Amino acid sequence: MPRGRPRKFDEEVVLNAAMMLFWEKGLSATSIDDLSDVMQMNKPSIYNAFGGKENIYRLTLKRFARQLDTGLEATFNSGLPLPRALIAFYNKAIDLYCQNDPSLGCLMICTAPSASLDHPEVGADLRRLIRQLDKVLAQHLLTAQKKGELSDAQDVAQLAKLLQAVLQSISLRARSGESANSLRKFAAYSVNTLTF
Amino acid sequence: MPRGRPRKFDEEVVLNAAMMLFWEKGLSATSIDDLSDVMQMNKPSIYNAFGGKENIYRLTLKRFARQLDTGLEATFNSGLPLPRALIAFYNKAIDLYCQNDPSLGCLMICTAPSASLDHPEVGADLRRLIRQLDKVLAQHLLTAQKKGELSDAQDVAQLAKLLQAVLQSISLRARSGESANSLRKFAAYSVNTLTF
DNA sequence: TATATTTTATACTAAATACTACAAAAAACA
DNA sequence: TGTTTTTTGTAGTATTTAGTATAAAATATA
Repeated sequence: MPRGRPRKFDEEVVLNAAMMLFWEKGLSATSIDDLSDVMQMNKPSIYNAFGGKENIYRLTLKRFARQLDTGLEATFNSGLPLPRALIAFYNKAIDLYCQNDPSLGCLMICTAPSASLDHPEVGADLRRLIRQLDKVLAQHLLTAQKKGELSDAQDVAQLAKLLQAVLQSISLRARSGESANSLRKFAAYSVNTLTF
Repeated sequence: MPRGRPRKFDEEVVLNAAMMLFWEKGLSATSIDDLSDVMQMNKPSIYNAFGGKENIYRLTLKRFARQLDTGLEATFNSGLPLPRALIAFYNKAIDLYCQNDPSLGCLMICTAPSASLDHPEVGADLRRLIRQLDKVLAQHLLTAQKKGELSDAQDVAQLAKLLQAVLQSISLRARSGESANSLRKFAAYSVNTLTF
């Protein structure tokens, strides 16, 4: 047990509540008072535990990205052939993007860009996460090539970007109200068109 | 000449100034006072001429979309074969997305999603503009099919979505700091991969 | 010239916002 | 038991923000 008065809050719970709020309203439109409400913490406690709202936002970004990344690794380690794995990954993303009503899309893609210039650290997070997904996807495509599941003529780095473009578009379309069903069709079409 | 005191401002000029501000900071982080500064209008004049800031934002969205749409029509009416026309369109978009320093990407794709739930009318604009681009692209693809420039086996509606996904991703990547050169390569790769 | 109309400009209000000072509470430790 | 440490909770402050009341300015028209 640490020394002082014990914390009343569960970090998992309150950061999740903060994430939901940022996910819906973005960084700028969310106030510390809003956060104080949904996190059930008074403001000094929030500042003491997590710093200002930009920092809380970045923590939720990290959590969100980890969630997606975990899903990606799981599907690619499942032993499915490349097209199946990709479709499974997109469908998992679609479930996440459309789990709320109305659909919120991807926290990062739908809310970080508008904050990225006022908050350079957020911009750096955005850049970093996009690059990381490019890299991970390219790595998996390379593995698929070695297994003979993908033509050796394919430029894996560019194809990875195209696959991420599909994911980003699914996110934007989910946020704009397109149905999960329509998005699943688009994902399946894209995978069929792009993997050969 | 109308009846009352003449307006001091040029609608083109002030809406352009407002657009630049929204483009950089998004809807929520831009205040009426910020707008008053860059538009060189006092607040009562702004409210009188354009209404509140959501309305000004929507006006600038419309202007931005028209700009892109004009570029799209121009390239597709140029008589270029489909792949060339697409590359020309993407390059025009990249020039627009990267014309500022730092690059701002697309006003709609980078700033509207985060505002779309707090401002349902903005959400409706976003949905409408995405659907419209889907439609226009599909229409041009259909024309290309009739000219024998695109395989009849292609699903033009889905391919149009994929082409828009590339455009959206270019916008997001521009905003996140990716270079215009890198984006042009990605655009060319995507067109070569998708049109056959 | 006098009146009607519209825009401009100043100044204001009420609310929201980010952030903090301060003291009480709740634990460990000497 | 008393001291130290950390968090909590209340109550603030100074600033920003959206929106408006009011009057003066600048035009057309009667």
